[in-house]
Amino acid sequence: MGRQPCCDKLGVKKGPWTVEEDKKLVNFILTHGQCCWRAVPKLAGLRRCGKSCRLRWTNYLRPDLKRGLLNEAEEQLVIDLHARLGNRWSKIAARLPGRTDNEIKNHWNTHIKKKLIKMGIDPITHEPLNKEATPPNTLCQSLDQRDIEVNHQESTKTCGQASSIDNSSAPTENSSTGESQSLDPGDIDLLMSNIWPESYLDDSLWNFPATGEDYSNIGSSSPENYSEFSLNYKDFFGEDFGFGCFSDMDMNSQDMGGKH
DNA sequence: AAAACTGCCAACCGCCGGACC
DNA sequence: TGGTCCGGCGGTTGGCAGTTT
Repeated sequence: MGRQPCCDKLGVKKGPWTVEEDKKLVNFILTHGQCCWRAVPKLAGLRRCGKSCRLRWTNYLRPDLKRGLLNEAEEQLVIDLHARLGNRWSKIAARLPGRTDNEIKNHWNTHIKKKLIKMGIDPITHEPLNKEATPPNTLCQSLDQRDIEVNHQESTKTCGQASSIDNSSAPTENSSTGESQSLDPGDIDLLMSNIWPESYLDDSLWNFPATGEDYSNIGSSSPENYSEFSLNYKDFFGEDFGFGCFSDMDMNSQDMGGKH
């Protein structure tokens, strides 16, 4: 009988997100938390499929995202993790706080891969290119037998170092082109600086458990952060936000935790 | 100046696995 | 136990921006 499509194809919008759609989605997530993505578009008044909403949130709108290119340390960590985990981007991303699997995957395909090839290293096997290609299972076997947990700890440590080194990963010119189609570059900068305030770039905030990828509590677990985040949104979108949620949120931010 | 090319990244697609009934 | 739903994952693509010719 086949599965139902993830969304009703009729009337479902595709392509780049507009600022208005972002507003609606952010407003909804901030108000209700992350729950039942399938229902989100309908409840948030979006003509998008739930999957699209989830991706937009996790890959772009989440307040805890680091922006900008991966720095050297992060890149090295990605290479190291890729050698051990292969193309398990989500697992790799879990070791790089503030980075998404999509971002890492893109960076791998556009930068690291080429860099490794240039260095004479096979990006798949991580063996020298002039050597006989090593089959993937052999690679796994050839990895030293150190406990994977030890590796994780090392990786996490490295990651922490990366974060402390990385001051260049603050919001930069980096931005998608799609979502900002109706914005001037200056507006984009303003948006970024408001959505990702400095406090979110504070390295100390990136020390959450490496395996804990649950961002559903963003803001709600920390009323202060939540308030700050919402206030910054409010600053940017102004009174014209259209949902009047922020005033309530500011007043009731401490209640947000139980709304999931 | 304009066409062609290249790089980059946001977003989509299809599949998979876990949860639930 | 099997069917269905849903979230998540990895691969791929479309299109914009920048660079080269």
